[in-house]
Amino acid sequence: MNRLRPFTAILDRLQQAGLRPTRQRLGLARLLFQHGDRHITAEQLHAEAMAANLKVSLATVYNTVNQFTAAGLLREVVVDSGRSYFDTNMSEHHHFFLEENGELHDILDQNLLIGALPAPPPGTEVTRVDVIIRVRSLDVPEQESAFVENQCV
Amino acid sequence: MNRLRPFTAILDRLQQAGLRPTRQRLGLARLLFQHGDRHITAEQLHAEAMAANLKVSLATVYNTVNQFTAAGLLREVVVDSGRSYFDTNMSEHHHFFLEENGELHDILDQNLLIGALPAPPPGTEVTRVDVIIRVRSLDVPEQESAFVENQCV
DNA sequence: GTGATTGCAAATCTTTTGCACTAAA
DNA sequence: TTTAGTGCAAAAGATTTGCAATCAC
Repeated sequence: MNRLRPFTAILDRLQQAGLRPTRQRLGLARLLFQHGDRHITAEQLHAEAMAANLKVSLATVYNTVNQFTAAGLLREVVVDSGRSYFDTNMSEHHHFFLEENGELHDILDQNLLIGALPAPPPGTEVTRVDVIIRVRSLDVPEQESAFVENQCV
Repeated sequence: MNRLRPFTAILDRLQQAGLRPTRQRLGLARLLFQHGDRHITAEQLHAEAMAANLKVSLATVYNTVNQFTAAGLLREVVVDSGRSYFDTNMSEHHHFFLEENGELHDILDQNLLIGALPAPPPGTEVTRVDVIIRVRSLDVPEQESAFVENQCV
């Protein structure tokens, strides 16, 4: 029910969140939610909007992703200081971060098992657990020309 | 062996890394490593340096923490977009992030169990696994709900 | 019409960089 | 002396904000 959310559902959720379904918000929502799970920065979303002939300013893109995040439509993922990613997948999951190109990929729940969480400090409650697995390409030899073969899952 | 690293060891490690042990670097290293594990931003470190009468510019603090990180003396922890924390604890460990005040706290290894890691995407290798447990104050000033039990994800 | 939203530019904030000066080797 | 390191100010990015114009209701 989370995939390919119908357009009307987006409209409803905007209205539910008290956000007027303006041309800009609807257009950005379409870009974000129409094609499945995405990990995107505000800059990237703005570029897509321009390419799609959606007239929207960068400031409005920033405001919009922040509003969507506050409304529970998006989730901010922090992996890189100085850049924010927004994730359209609101289910509980974790990420691979490809250091070379800055890509984020979802980790399927079944593949990451956290056995036990420590108790949070007294007087606090857990709001979220983020696991980031940082990876880099094997084909970039650092020092020695260690001949590395590709591996498969 | 990692705690309270003697001053001479820092000097040695700077020299090993090809970093001249200047007044600024030695002073910053003293602030960072003399009092055990720390999680600090460049701004905070600069403020401490000023308070300790160590004359050093903010630019030099930034350069220094970056050089220390490259040299393996510090580790950068990304929890907050737009701010970098530097951790003096180089052993493998994870963090609580207190959302209200921006504090980072180490999680003892024994308290966080990761059962299984997924295989990294083909052609990549894992460089690091970061687990951030975000917590917030139980804003209800009631003294109920003393300790939360361990949970699974 | 009225209040929310947008766009633009300017402002902020963190971090990096260029360059003349200083200090370590 | 020679080269690395420092400080300052300016630059660079990412993001936010003030305010007049515009749009949704």
